[in-house]
Amino acid sequence: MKPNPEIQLQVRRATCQACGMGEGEDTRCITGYGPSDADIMVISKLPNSPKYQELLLDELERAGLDPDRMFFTGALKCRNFDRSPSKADLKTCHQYLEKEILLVEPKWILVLGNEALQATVGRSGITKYRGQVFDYGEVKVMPTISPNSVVRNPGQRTGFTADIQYFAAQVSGVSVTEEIHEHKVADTKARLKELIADLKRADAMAFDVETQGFDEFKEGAGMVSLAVTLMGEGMTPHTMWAVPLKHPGSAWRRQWRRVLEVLAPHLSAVPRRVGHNGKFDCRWLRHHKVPIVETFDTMLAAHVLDENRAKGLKPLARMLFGADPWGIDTKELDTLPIDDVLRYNALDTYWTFRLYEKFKDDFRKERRLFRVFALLMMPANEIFIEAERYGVWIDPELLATNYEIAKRTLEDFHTELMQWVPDDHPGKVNFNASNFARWWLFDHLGLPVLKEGKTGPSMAEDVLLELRDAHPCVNIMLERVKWNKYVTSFLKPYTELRDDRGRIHTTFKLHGTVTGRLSSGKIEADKVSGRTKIRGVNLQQVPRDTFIRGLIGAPPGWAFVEADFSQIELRVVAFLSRDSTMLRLYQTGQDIHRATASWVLNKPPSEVTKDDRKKAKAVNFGFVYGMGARKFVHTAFTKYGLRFTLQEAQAIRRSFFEQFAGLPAWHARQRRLAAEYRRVQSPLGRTRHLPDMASGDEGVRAEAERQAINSPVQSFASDLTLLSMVLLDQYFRKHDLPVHILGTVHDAINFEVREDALARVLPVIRDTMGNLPLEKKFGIRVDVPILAELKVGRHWGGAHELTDDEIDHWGTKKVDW
DNA sequence: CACCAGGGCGCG
DNA sequence: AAAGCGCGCCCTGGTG
Repeated sequence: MKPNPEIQLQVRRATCQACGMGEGEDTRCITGYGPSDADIMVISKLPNSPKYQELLLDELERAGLDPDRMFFTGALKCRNFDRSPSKADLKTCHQYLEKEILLVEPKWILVLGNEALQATVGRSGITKYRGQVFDYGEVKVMPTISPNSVVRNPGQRTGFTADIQYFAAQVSGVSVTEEIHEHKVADTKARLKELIADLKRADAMAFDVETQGFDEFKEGAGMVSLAVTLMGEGMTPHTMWAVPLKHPGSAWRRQWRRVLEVLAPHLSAVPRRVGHNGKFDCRWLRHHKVPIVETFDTMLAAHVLDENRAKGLKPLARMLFGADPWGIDTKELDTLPIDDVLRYNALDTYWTFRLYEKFKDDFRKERRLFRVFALLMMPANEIFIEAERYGVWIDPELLATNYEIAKRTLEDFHTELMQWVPDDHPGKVNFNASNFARWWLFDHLGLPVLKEGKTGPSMAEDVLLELRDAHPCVNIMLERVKWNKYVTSFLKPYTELRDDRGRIHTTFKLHGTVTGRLSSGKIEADKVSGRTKIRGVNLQQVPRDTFIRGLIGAPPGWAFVEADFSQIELRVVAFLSRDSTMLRLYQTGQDIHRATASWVLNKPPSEVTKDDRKKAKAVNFGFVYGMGARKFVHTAFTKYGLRFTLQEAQAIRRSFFEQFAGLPAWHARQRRLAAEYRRVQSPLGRTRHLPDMASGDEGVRAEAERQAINSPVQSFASDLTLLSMVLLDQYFRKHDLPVHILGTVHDAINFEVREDALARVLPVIRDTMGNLPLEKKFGIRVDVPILAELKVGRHWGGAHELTDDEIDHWGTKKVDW
């Protein structure tokens, strides 16, 4: 493709060295090609490579556009594959792009990829902005993802196609989406009756509520509206209903609770109840006494079917159906006309229902994934609705005490550190990794710079550890980092976010990771504004230090119980790799961490201490998942203070793989599978897509290979926790036991158990986790023993580890907990 | 003021 | 040539 000579003549500066990207005459300042009077301009990051261009042209033609009538150009004019462009480079280069736009005067611009987006309209966040049309002066701009990412990840193809088709439709002035019929509004008693009659006839329903804010516990927060899309025998397909609730313009604004009460039994009675992130809606509905249970969640289905794609309702609807945008552009629903809110609400349920139909169909071809979805994810989702509502108890006195101690400690550190700060220091005193701290440590005090990051000298823990003897302030700095983290990340939020029962709340995401693990956080996305808000805390990163973990516990009369799988990931490694040594060790009831400690430290297993075992853990996990000798030297020192030479580390690594001689073959198998299929699967069928296996960059590919090794392990181990939790929940409900599931931490489940029920509950937890019905539920036989270890205490931190005898005879003997 | 990336670190 | 994996939160400094 030859550059358009006319444009080239007016725009190109062949000597440009503004950013230094261009290396030679033929790679420097390449302007675009295509007719100078094109109506449509396509902007990519770089001048397109042939492979990239082929896919793009294919999509454009499929969408009915004529590439010969379009002008193609790059946001960056120079080609240099050895250097990735910075924001500054894009900015420097912008002048050329701007000239091209002025000369061609397109009516439409299609922007491909985040860099091009940044360069063209100055915004970043392609997943957020893709598929939306913006005004850029006189020109209409629509961004979408780069074809390059589609080449690397075929799963992105449908979404990319949808965006291009949408673009084509916009250009030609024709909408690709179907006409969606009107929703009915239940704003009179007669209409409510009609809705109830429809609910009775329906056999499936998508539901959604609009709320005032994100926190159902917030004083005075209510539901603005409720909508459903219904499907049933003899009904108009996709019958949409919207119910105005606590909105200023609502007919029911004074009786909205009463309306909900009337609707509640009928909503719950529809056989199939579908939500998109319905956990959120269910939490609100239950808070207002509508006991609805979700049977199918389209966001979770989307995630388990493809872990990499966007999971929001709008991107999914657009990608899969070419839906027109229907968002509301405001934070305050109350200030919008009620009709707009109701339409928006109704459309949410319409598209949710469409997704439900599609994913139900997809699952027919993915039976194993459907089992994971139906047997693990949906029941777990239900458990988390309650767990998030219930929260965990924080010891109020201890919290107050420790918060004070920590704050005072930090002040003391500050005072001590100030003695080495000169009066004429530049800027503000700030001991966090800031310009001041760097100046102070490395310029003023003259400590050597051992590690340099992109933004300056590193002040990370490992660096400071090496500098310990160089200056007395270093030890204080190290301690300060820890205590500062305690205050800002834990003590402060715990204090501020307790509810009136002294409990803190979290959000669990079943769609938060690529492996199927859960993520936990304080975040609750506000779907209207798109922003995230504080609702609670992350309960998967509570420091193990009893100073913090000892604050979390059970209120009087209850006990905190933690059940965690013993060495679960290594057991899964044994199962998947078939390494005979690992299998034998576990089958004969031995402990691999202890075994490793024994031969690394060269002492008999009986003399291995707890600390030795902890070190061995790092060895095992590291090497199993592909760590090299160099990194081993580093972690052994920074985490455990052990000094190894590179030669020693290489020897340990070699002998590790001699000890577990089955592992290299397993690694090779995972690499081969990943290379061939560009994805790997867990024993339950969870899929991890690894598009980077196609990368030309060896480092990128090697990373994908390590992920291919780790993912099935992490995924399966995590599903074992999920299965345990689901089975235990069923048991507790069936026998009406006073137990609250508080949440999971990857390989552990936390419970709050009423003290008088411990004797009954403890053995059930141990036995359920130790005898999972994997063959019955999933058709797989696991020949490695899986077992759980139980702890009980007033608090999480420092809880008492239970022996089998104590579990079996709880209450008959005195146990100190 | 909002947003973003990077650094650093809490957990498994 | 070398490269553990998976998360979320807080802070800083730069940018618009």
